[in-house]
Amino acid sequence: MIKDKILEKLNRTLEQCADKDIFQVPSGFELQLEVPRAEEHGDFATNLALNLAKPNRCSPRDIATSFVEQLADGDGLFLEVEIAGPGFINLVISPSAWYKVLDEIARLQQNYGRSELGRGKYVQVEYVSANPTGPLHVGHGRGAAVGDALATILQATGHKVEREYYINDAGTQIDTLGRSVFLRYQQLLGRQIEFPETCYQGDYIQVLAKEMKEIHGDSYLDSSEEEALPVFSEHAARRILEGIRKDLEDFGVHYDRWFSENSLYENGTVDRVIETLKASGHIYEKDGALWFRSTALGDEKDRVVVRGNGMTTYLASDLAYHQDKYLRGFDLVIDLWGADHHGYVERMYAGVVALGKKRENLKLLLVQLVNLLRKGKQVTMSTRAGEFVTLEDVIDEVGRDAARFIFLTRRSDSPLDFDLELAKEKSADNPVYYVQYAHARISSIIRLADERQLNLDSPEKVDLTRLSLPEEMALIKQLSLYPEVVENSARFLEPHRIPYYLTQLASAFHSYYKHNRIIQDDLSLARARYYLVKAIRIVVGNGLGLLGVSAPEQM
RNA sequence: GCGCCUGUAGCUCAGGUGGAUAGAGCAACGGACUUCUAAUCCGUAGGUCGGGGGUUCGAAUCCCUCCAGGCGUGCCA
Repeated sequence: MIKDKILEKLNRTLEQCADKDIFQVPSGFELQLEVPRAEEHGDFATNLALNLAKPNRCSPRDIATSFVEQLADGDGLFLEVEIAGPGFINLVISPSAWYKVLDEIARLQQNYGRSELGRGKYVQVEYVSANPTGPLHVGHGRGAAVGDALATILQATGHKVEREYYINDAGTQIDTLGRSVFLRYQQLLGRQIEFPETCYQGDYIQVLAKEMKEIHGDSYLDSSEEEALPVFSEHAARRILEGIRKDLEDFGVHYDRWFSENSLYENGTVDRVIETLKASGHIYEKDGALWFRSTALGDEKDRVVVRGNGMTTYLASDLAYHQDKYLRGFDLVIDLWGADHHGYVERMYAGVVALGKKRENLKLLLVQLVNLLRKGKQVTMSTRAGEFVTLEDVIDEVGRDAARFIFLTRRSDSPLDFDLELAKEKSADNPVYYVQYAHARISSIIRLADERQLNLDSPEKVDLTRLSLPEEMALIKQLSLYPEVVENSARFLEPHRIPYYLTQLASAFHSYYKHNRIIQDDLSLARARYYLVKAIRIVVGNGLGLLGVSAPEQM
């Protein structure tokens, strides 16, 4: 990478300056190198002189001048070195160095953009984890897209990643589910029963009740809840979970492991973790309940883990669950939660610390709400009344690629407007097609070149100096940025940087394409442009791959 | 009340953890296909980065404060 090369040179020069006592470099000083916004400020700029001025008590420009004098550029990487403004050192990189970016892309292909950033790090990403009490809705879709992309990005940067879905198959919501189906079942068999508001209202409950009727006839009609509930709950949860798995499959989201909350109770993990925390003084008894002393670890109040009636709370199994995660050896555990859980965040961090891990070993990401729109108008959704647009509906209507891409265009902690009509539109308004179209167009060029047997694809004959237009240099520079975008996306756990980058790259390509012909009589020029355009296709394809969006060859 | 998040162009949002003159897309207006896909391109316009103070060579970015909005604040899940 060009940036690494520059950094190496600059750092060496810095050491030299310090050795020769030209100026002082404080220990731990970190050199900053950035791509300036304004073109006239060069390809790269460093503010090192500005930062070193104070400790040396002299002007930034003096530092910059002596630094530049020491800067040796044996292999001609720099075309120009300039001191500007208050003391920035601006660097212009020679075209020959830029051309090597294209060679690198051609050599690495699908591996261009992959890195070793996370080598040796074992990361778990847990996402969606919706309760098996109803079908997935749009909000879950966002969590699925973000979690899946994040996991892929982490893999691409060398992390070892496991994807997991936590099934909340214990607790009162499962009883409620069973009761809901049981009541509908009884109604179906002619009983006049009032259906309480606290039960699940959706049509899918009716469907499940019908299934129970088909399987068991009326044999549970006169059963007590005690007798019926386990059977009804088990069937309902299993069927709903099957649906969830199928929806996620259809969305292109796969898991390495489906983890049952219930198993934590069955194998005694929950009890064990409570005992452990009691022994370490993190859990105490008060008013007949067991409390987790989370205030000692930054939470605003202590939290109950076992209620006075002996029932455990959600937190109890979550503590057990996270202990289990760390026992499996993860260095970093990432949980994606719906934004409505945000009051829960601090106690979870506290829990992880109480379990003997560091706060940094856990990263809780909140995925904000999805505002579903149709032609700019809000689509009403009410969970209570059981009216919501399911993920399945959305995928059926707008397609997998559009849905995934749109879910990933915003940072996940800000609310997202999702317009169904816009998502279907095949125009520039719709960033998915805009990016995919760039890939398809290049593919089309490649097809045409093949058909005409122009033999443009012969790297050994390529004369890259033919790429001399400003747009061409700009495209190459943009391509060179891609690995860094992926790295930052992984470092900050922000997948939205990828779609943003891809949209910009696609934009630059479309403009270039419109104004310049790739295939043409000047074969030497054609070969060079073909080489460039192929590199663009690789990067677009790789980027879309990270998002789980297809890269079509034709549209 | 307390806690967390958000506030950038008419709308939806970027802004690479402090850099130089603030960035896209949409909407608006005006243009461009007999040549590799018009699902495209080109141009015009649009701003007190919520207000105020501070930190420093330098702030949309960090700190304080105020204003506005959202969410949370169960022995619920």
